[in-house]
Amino acid sequence: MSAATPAPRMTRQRREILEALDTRDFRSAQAWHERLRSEGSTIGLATVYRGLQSLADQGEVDAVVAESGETLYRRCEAGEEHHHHLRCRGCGKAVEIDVPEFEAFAHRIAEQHSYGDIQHTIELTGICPECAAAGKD
Amino acid sequence: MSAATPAPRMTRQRREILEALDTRDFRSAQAWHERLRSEGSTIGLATVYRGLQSLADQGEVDAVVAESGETLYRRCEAGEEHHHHLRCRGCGKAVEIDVPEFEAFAHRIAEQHSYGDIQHTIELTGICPECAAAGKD
DNA sequence: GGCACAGATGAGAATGATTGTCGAAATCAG
DNA sequence: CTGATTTCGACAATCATTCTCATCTGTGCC
Repeated sequence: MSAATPAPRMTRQRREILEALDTRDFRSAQAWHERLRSEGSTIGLATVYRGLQSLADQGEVDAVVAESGETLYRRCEAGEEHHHHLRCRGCGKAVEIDVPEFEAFAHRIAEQHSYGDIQHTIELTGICPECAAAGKD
Repeated sequence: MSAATPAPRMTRQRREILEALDTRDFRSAQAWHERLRSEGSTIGLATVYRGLQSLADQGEVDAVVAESGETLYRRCEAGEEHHHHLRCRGCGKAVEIDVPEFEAFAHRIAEQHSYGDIQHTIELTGICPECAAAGKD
């Protein structure tokens, strides 16, 4: 019974959002909205929010919640490898890291506790060589 | 030359917050406030927010941002073995998990990049059996 | 192509969490 | 105890996000 997802209409606005999502950055809905506006679109903020959410539901974009509480969106490269960052607490510089073992580990733990729909976040921070040299600790 | 952190005063309110934080649950500032009020305290909401934040800064409590954007707090057991949680996105129930391999992994990565004073956070979330049964997904 | 209608849009109001303000009350040093 | 500061509590303000509602527009149908 019941339709899975009513498939949203392809409107001008929805197309614009998809086009704007070409950079690989995580940005807030407001930031994407600003970008669209600065490129001449007349799209409304609420529409950007609605669009990003429905795209996230469809798995077209990834959404993460920042520490500030804002939700950041980024186009989801299908088949892209999941990775994390090692960020410097002094200067903010981030290095990408892979944690391949962890992906499997997360699912194993989840199964042990019968939890479903697992998601994980790994935050690795430290002091980079430059900041350490500058005494920033 | 300047004190590092002005060490907050131990007021009745601050003590009440610490006392309320006896359960190991992750709860929102508002939820802790409600609990304090229901136990007879006259503490204000802003005070609870300020108290929890300063406790988080001191490392006395852990703070995580839920998907809704709310910040959840839980007392951090001092001297407790470092561990992480598998938290339910439906009801907030958390299960402690060990990720022994990860501790070593974090240090290995840090060394590769010459980063020092490493800290890490692992957030594992899913839907617990009860919530899954209740259709909360 | 033209028509009807459900779904989408945009402007602005509403919501909800969190933070700022400020006079009053409480803490800590002396 | 007394005074200098910090913290409190009530409430206003802020910020991201969601809702409302009148209007517009894909889409299926003729």
